[in-house]
Amino acid sequence: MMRNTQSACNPAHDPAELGELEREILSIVWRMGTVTAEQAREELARPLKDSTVRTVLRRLEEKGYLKHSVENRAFVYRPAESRQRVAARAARRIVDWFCEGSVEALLVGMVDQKVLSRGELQRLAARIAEAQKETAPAAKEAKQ
Amino acid sequence: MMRNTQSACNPAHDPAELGELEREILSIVWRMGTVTAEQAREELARPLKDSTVRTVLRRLEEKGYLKHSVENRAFVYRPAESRQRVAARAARRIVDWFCEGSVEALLVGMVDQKVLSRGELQRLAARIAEAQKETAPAAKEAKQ
DNA sequence: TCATAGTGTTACTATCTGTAACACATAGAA
DNA sequence: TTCTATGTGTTACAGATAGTAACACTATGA
Repeated sequence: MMRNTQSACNPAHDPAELGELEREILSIVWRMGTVTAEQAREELARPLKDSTVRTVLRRLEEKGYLKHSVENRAFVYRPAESRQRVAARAARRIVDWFCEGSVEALLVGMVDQKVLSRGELQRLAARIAEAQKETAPAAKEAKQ
Repeated sequence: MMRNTQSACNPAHDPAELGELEREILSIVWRMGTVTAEQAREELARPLKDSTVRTVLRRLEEKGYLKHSVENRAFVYRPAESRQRVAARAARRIVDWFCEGSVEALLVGMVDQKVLSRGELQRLAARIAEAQKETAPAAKEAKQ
């Protein structure tokens, strides 16, 4: 009954479809930059079996969040995408699903729900706009 | 194995945990304001059995997204929460999960990923800040 | 040559979601 | 009053995830 439209082959993987442990481990990878299964296991609060952690890492890679290289026999995982990229995609989905595509509606809702204050929003917007001049003076697209 | 920390009794239900059909139907309720199972069924693109729609409506109510009243024998469902409220909570979760709690990181990501442009963000921020003067101090001009 | 550390494979279970059948109740028609 | 339509309550089942892990296999360094 296909829970998500983006089936296995679809590269537009969906961060909301991550389980708690998966998110936890993904966060660890983002935080550490690179990790082996063993290192990730040590970072976890709960004591989990090595194979459990490896399974989750593998699944995260299958889902496109991680990639790995082999460093003297051991798998070293690292993010395939930045957390911000993933977050932005998740936000986009929310906008589409719950805000009829209006980003403004989301921002308004966030202000109303005090996820951020009006002033804060303005300051951030100003700062982000400012960043443009630094990264892309005359240009338009800076990074990917 | 508890997929979400917020188990059944927790009122902080999680919008990401909705299935596609559930989201679809929830959207219908938000759009229509109030619906009976039959009306919702008619709104759907796919032809689904009455009992299917009723099941989903009931589940949405169990999850806290809807509530219902009985209007001459028939259940009339309506939103228990505004879409913006739900969207804001979903956004908050994203910030917590993928942005280490930094709303700024989310906004930056959204700009980078072109979910919205820098200029747009600034305009929206300005407009939202503006709205404050209307609602809080002495209300004045109107503009939806 | 072994033990150790790591990988590959397979599996089981609970839960969620889509989907629906079937039984029961009741208001209004006949 | 009895029948019928409409709506509800209950139950169920199957596919997909996600959490959790055991076990078998391999290669490397002591």
